[in-house]
Amino acid sequence: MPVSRQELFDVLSQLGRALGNGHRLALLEHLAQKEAPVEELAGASGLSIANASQHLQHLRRAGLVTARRDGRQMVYRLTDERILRLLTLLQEVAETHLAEMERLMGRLFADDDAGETLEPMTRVELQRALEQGAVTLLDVRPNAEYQAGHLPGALNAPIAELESMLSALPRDREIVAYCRGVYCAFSHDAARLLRERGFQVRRYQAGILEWRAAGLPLVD
Amino acid sequence: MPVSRQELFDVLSQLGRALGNGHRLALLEHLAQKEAPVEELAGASGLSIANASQHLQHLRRAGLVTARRDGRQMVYRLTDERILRLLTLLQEVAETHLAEMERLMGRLFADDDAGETLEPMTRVELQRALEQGAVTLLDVRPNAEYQAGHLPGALNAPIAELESMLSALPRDREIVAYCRGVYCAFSHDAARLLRERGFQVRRYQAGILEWRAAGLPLVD
DNA sequence: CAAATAATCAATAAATCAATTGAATAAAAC
DNA sequence: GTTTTATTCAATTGATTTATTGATTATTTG
Repeated sequence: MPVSRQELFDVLSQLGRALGNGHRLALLEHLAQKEAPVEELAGASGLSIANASQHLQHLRRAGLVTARRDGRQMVYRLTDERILRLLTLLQEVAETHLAEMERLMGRLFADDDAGETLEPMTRVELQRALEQGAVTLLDVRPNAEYQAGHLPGALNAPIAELESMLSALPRDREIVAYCRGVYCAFSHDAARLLRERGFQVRRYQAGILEWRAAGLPLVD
Repeated sequence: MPVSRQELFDVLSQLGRALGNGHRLALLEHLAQKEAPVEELAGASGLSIANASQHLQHLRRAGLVTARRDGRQMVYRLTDERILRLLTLLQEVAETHLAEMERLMGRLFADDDAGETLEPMTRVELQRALEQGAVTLLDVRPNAEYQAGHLPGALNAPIAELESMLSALPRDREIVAYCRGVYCAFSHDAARLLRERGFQVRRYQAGILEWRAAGLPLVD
């Protein structure tokens, strides 16, 4: 007896439901940076341990994450690179279409690009600039995430330590700052600070998430 | 005041929730073929008119579909091509990871590839074969969907009329049948029939959905 | 303008989902 | 072997989601 199409869609919809919760998306974005144990994920997402655990199991049932035991910790990670593409595409579609999304993005971007409206750099522009050695690339994420993998040639400049690194940065060529992805505020903070100090700076807005989703290599 | 990341994820999760229902996915897949009024969509998905309408409005709020009034009908369509990519990617991830999905797919494929296990043809294989003029391509979807756009060079052979078209088909070269996408059973039915009658036949399993998602052209 | 058609709205009840709490496991440290 | 730590499980409650029903709104037809 043939399987009804509806049965297949019902199974497929499990995946959609797994993506249908803001906390789970936050967990996934954190996992997009690097694998992590439950406690860290809970802390980063503002969830109780028990609640985070349940959300993670929900994600696991949907096949989006896998878990392995390491000592007494349970380390979760994204199942594979396609999950990244899924997240990126979801964000892309949302940004173009959801009115509310645009409103929020507007608020997010309003305060740093004010005055001098510098377009964020696209991945393609960045790749070309890097090939030509034309820019200094700054990874402004926390050091742990930098160490788990960063764009080739990037310096780590966690936002908290950026101020003390200023003297090491060039004033005669463009600086490009990036962080996790579109929703990560670090690169905005960094760009504002650097601009105030007279550096030429732009943001690679899409960040490491899009870079990986495009299948480009990272280094450790 | 900066927008919290969580606010953004909450908005984004609306999109996920919209994809988190089997009936809505069925509606989307139908819309992936061609735009359609509520009544048709309801019929095709086995939903009451009122229920279909509500699901469609859910999809509209999420920005996945748009609607326009045509006379007394309300015609829905996918917002843009990226929605297709989203659906395809969702299916891809699901097929690889959801155990239950694999089980169902197994059942679906069990009865036609039995005995002679012919691998479905990939898009790349199909493209090469078409360039060389090496195959006859059959679109086995209903004629209305064929007319809304089909692969270049494809003949329309709706499954109901396939039998009466057999004499026009070549026996000395391979036939490739395709329909909507992975979940569409027409190409299985067609392949089984043709194989029984002694034709050389394979299926382009991913179907028109993947073709469009890859940005390749259709003709009317 | 009345009747018919296509779709939406509003209200309800059943089902599912989410956060909290406290108890239960499983592994490591003592 | 008891204690500590990290996580999961189970039960509860409140919030969302879904399908159904019947009423309501637009638009066309007669």
